[in-house]
Amino acid sequence: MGRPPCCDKVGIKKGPWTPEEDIVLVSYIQEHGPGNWRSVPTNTGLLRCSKSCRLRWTNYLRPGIKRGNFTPHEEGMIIHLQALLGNKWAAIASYLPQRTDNDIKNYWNTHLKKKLKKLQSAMDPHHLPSSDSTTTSIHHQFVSKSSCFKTNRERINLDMIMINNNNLSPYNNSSLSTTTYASSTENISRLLEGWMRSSSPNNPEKVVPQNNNDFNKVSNSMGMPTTFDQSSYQTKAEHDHNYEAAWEKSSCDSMHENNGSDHDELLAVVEGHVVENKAHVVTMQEKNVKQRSCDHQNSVTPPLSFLEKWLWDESFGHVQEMMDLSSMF
DNA sequence: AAATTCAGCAACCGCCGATTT
DNA sequence: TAAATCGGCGGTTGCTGAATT
Repeated sequence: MGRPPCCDKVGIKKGPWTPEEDIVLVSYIQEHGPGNWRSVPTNTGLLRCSKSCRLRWTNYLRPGIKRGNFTPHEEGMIIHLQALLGNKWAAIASYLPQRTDNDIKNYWNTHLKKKLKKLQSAMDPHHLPSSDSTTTSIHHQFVSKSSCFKTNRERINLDMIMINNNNLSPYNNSSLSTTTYASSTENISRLLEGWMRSSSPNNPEKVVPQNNNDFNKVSNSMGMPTTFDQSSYQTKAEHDHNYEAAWEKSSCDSMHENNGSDHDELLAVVEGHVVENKAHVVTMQEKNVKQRSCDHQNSVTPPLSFLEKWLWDESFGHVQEMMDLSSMF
C-alpha cells in the first residue's frame, strides 16, 4: 500500500481564494514554514487541497514576490532565456528574482509572444506565422551563438548550470529563512486592499470591511504594515498608481529595479544589464554562502561558470539588438 | 449607454519523477 | 518491489475589467 491521500476529495473548495483563507494559510506557514503540504488542509481546516495551498503560497503569498509591470531588463531576460531554454518557466524564473514562473508564463503568453511576432514579421515580411515558428525563429534571430546549444547534450549542460545556479535563487528552500515569512503579511495587506476595491454588494459571500479603519484593523491584527492611505484618492487610476508606489516602497526586497518604460530609460537599463546581473549573482552568492554557513559550515558556493558569463553577455547583446528593433514600433 | 470583444491573470488540470509505505 | 500519493511543472481555462463598437 502507498501513502494515505493528502485530503478528502469530497467538499474541496475551488476558485479564487478569499482573504480569510489567505490569512489562515499565511499564519500557518509563518508558524510551521512551507512544505508538508498534505498536512496543511487538515491542520488549518481549509477546504482546499494541498496542491491548491502550495500554488497559492508559491504564486501569490510567498514573500518577496514582485507584481506589476515587467521592466525592460526583465523582458530581455525572459526573451533570451526562453530562446535558450524553451518553455522552462521554472528555470527561467530562477534567474528572475521576485517573479513567479506563473507570472513569467502569463507575461510571455500575453505580451512577449505578440511583441516578438511583430518583430519577426517586420524582419521577415514573407514569413508565414505558425504556432511553433515564433520561438524557433526568435531563437535563430536573437541567439547568434545558438550553435553552442544545438545538441541535447549541450542543452543538458546548460540545465546543469541552471540547476547549479538554483543555489543562487532566492526561491530555493535553503535561502528562505523563517524570518522572512513575516513579510508575506504585506502580500496579504495588498490583497485585502485589492479585494476591498473589487468587492461589491452583489457578492454576499464576502465580508467586506466597510472603511479604511476596518481594513487597518484587519491589517493590524495580522501585524501588517499599513503604509498606504487609500482614503484620499479621487480616481481609481490615481488610487492604483499611489497604491503601486506604496507597494513598491514597502517591498521587502531592496534589489534595484527600474520601472521606466521609455526607450532611453530602457536602454539605460539594458546597458547596465551585465553589471547589474553580475552584481546580483555575486550578492546572491554571498547570501547563500551566509545561509549555507549556518546550515553547513565551511561549504563554498561555486564560482560563476564561463557559460553563465556568456549567458549574461549574450543577453546584453541580444537585448540591445531587440531594443534597436523595437524602436521601429 | 448598452452590447460585444479583447486582454490579463489567478487558478485548475493532467502529467511525471520522487517519495513513502 | 509494487502501489499509491506527493510535489512540481507546463498547458490551459474561465472570470473580470477595460476597450471598442
